[in-house]
Amino acid sequence: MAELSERSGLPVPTIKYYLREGLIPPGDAVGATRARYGEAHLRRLRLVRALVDVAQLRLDVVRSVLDGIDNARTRHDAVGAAHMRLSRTDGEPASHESLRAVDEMLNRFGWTLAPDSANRTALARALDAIAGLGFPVGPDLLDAYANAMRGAAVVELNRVDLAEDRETAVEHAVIGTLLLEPVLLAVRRIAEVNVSRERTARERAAR
Amino acid sequence: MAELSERSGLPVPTIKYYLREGLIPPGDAVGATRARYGEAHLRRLRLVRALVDVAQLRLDVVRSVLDGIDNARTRHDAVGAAHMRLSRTDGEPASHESLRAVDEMLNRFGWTLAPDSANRTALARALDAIAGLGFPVGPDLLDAYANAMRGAAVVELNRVDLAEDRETAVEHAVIGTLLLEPVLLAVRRIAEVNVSRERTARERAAR
DNA sequence: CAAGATTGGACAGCAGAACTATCCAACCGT
DNA sequence: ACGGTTGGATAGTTCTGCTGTCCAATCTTG
Repeated sequence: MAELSERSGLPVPTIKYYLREGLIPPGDAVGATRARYGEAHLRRLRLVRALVDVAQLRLDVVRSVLDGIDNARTRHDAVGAAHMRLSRTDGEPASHESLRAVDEMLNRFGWTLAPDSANRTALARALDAIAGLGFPVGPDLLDAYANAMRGAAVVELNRVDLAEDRETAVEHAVIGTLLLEPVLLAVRRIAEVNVSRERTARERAAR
Repeated sequence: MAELSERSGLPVPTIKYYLREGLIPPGDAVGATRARYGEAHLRRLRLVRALVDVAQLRLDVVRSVLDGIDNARTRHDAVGAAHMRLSRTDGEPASHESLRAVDEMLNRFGWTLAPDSANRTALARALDAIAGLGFPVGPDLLDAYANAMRGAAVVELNRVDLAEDRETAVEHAVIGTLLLEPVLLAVRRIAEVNVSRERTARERAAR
């Protein structure tokens, strides 16, 4: 365990805590006071830290997602499970208007979702919140996002397809889903600043 | 204040707490035990809740962002300030390789950033974390994201340009930056599921 | 084989975040 | 005059995510 702590950079008590919380599987017991941890444990530990630090997930969500990895049969399964586990189901339901706006967007793109999909509700609720501030999101922006994300998804999936064993493939799918989100957001912010600057410059020139 | 609580749906003690924390400005004092709250207060309160609930910001970050709104002279300022205040500057620095990958992407797109930009570091660190899991992000994916986000940013900015007074314009810029993030992520997840399904179907047909 | 370090397991403690509850004196409308 | 707010202060609560301490069983090393 000292080695695990060393290699992961985490203090021993924290690793014990993660074991208790079921975030990492117990080591192979070798006698009553000793267990053996392997490469897989280290990998898991790093994944936990990445999900917490980079994807900003809470520990209970991390556990839930990892359970999903362990039980999923296919990539597709794993991603579906991860999505399901990510969105909080509490709080007020989404408005009919927003749900309709989402469904119409899905239609325009020929996409489908389970009617109880967590993503459908989450999106509708986000739209509600913004509309509640007097700044509604129209179909044009929704379509722009959908177009943009369709393009990105194609490139994303190209790299996942070279899958190895089942567990690695599933893990990669989850990494791709969750850990690329902060990457995308950072790129978005950078793009926003630059497009905004270009536009301001153009306006100034025209004036 | 009872009215403010009523209209915002928040309990009175919570509003008192937000006042204490400086998240909303104090009401116009009318005598020693009474103050008047107006439409602006209600608006602020709703904005705070949206930033907490939808954008998942912590209260200290919300305060920081709101301070930015109040002090910003222009839209551009406000967005810059918001970005700066969003990313945690603690933790390990980004690796040189990742920083270089970011800079090269910026080059390919003709974009520029202050070298100490919070976004630049945040992006590089996210790339480091993913690479640490043995699943590095190549320039192709980075470019795909940048392309996608450039397209989206153009549409986003179209709607902000019809600015009213300074305060509203700045507020809208911050809403656009922060509250549209969950919208984008939800669309991304939906797109991912659908593109993945399409691809699986095509593969199955080819087989 | 004795001495000292390490491990797993149980449990208590702690710091930060976001509320929530209680008091109290000043005050307002009736 | 008086019951019901209000602002202000202060203390308490719940939830997370760790840390710290203790202990007996065991492993290692001399």
